[in-house]
Amino acid sequence: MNEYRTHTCGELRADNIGSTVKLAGWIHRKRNLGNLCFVDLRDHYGITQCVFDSSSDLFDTIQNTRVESVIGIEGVVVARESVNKNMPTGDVEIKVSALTIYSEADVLPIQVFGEGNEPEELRLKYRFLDLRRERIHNNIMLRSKVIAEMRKLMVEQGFTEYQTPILTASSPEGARDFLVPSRINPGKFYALPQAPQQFKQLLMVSGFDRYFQIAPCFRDEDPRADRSPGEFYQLDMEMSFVTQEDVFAVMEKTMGTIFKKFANGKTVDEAPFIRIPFREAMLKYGSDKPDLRNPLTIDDATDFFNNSGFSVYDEKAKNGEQIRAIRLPNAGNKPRSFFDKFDAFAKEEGFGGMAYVAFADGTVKGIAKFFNEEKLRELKNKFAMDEGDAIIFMGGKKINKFAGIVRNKLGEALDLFDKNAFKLCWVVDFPFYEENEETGAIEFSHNPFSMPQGGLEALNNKHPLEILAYQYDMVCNGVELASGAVRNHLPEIMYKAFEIAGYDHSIVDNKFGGMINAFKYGAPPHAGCAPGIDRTVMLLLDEPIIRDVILFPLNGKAQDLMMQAPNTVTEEQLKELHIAIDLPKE
RNA sequence: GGGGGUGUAGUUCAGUUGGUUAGAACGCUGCCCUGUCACGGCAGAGGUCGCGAGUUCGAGCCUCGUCGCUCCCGCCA
Repeated sequence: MNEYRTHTCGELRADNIGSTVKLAGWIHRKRNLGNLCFVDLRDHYGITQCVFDSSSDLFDTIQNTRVESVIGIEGVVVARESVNKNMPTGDVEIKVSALTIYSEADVLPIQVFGEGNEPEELRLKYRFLDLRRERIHNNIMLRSKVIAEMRKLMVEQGFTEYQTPILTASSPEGARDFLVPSRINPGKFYALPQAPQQFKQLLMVSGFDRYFQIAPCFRDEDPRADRSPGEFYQLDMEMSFVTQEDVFAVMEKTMGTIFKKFANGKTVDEAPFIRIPFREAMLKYGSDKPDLRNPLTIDDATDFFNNSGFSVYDEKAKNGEQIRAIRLPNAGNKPRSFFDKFDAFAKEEGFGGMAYVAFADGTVKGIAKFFNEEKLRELKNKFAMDEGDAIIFMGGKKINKFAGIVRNKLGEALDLFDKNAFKLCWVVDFPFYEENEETGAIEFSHNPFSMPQGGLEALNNKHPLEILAYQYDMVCNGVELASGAVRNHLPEIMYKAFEIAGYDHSIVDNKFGGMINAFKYGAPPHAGCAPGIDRTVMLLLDEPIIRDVILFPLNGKAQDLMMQAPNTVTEEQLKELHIAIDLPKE
């Protein structure tokens, strides 16, 4: 190959026996038997065993060179006396005749060999070592393959990648911006894009038709296990002269292929993925990101509790509270403690309790004793109950979300999740507006730039809370993978939409002038979507922590412990920017 | 901003109702070992028990405060 190596450490096989080779890499492990020293030499491609003999004058040197030092060796490939079937290069080893130490390693703060369950703080501080470890190294490699495949799939479907600005304007909606001071414009700030949203729409106005970008996005919000602090990447896409279904078709092809290609044995839903209207998702799954690996669904049981005999829930229903039911197939013989545990959970969460009915061994348990025979028949019919089944009831205000949590807990407790599947769906028909709980005001529920279903007519004639948006999320196994919308490209509708939310013309022009102005000069109908790349990789790898699929993530306080960012800057730098630091006392 | 968890050797952890010199494994140092592959064996170094105060004859352990980390809620598509 070159003067450093003729082969990589993952390459040599029995066919190479007899040839003289040069390898270079890190000392992964050493096994010193006194007169014989085995060295596992590791590089990006794999591990090859090298043997040093005590008769060689290299023996002392290798003995004294610490693990994770970088060395180069030369020697003859020989057959092993004892083959190691667990490694691809396990048939051979190198009988070393020359050794070069390129870089000696100090005593390590974290071991590269092994599981690596040190605190994340330490792993991030020594991320360069952490990244040498097989698991993280492979995670990053898969991420790269996923991105390469995404590019290929998008290009194949007629999309072109464009770069949009990183230094841009602060947008008043959504998350907090990261700000960058401008030296040339004292007192003014750029913002890092929360997403290339406005630029990709402007690209449509400019006639580029099909855009995509592996786009960095920046949001100054607190992280979570599945939410990377500070920055993350999206497969951002937008297309002109299309409906929602056209976007779905492209994304189903792209994401469907990605999941199938990298699913690692798990099953993947075939396109088209099922569409679930938002309201149905909230009722049936208690979430706008339903985990369809869980077969349990939630029913509305409010009507059932009308003079049912069970006065607690009859009262709740009468008082305008909602009652939800979850049918549990074949759970009728669960012990009372099983149901009591959920009852206690509901009480804990402020929902009063959870009642149940269980049919088992010809008897019926739970609150069934309050029902007469007719009501019991109605129960069986309405909720499709059979002998051996159970059903659990809960009620209260804002019950949907709670029912969703219970659905997940029940699914876990009954071990119903199909752990070997990627279940993909679209949640569609998000409401355009929602009511502010405290003030009662009408507000945009998500993106104000999406197209209301029914257009201007709907805005003029429908009750705002009845209006739906052409807005959609792609959901996989309970994770919101992507969201997108058919955009509102008509200024007239935009002004009206904002008016309903309490913004007059001048405010809209002032805040969103850039985009609205462009729409006045011929804007095509357009729509788009943006799947999160970090989350996709996380799902594919079954990694619970998003930071483990990112090379150099910030920690929970948005700090880079290795590079020491953020950090203070010099007086001169601040002066040049006309910035004074005014920290709170304490 | 709020709630939960956690902090003991370089690392992962154990540490009994408060009781003598705080332990183990991995790592590190030295010695022995020619077929190992998580090599093995012997010996050794390594600790202000996060920090501060308090209770006590006596605190790693109890109390209060404080700091760090982490997970969740808020926030965030």
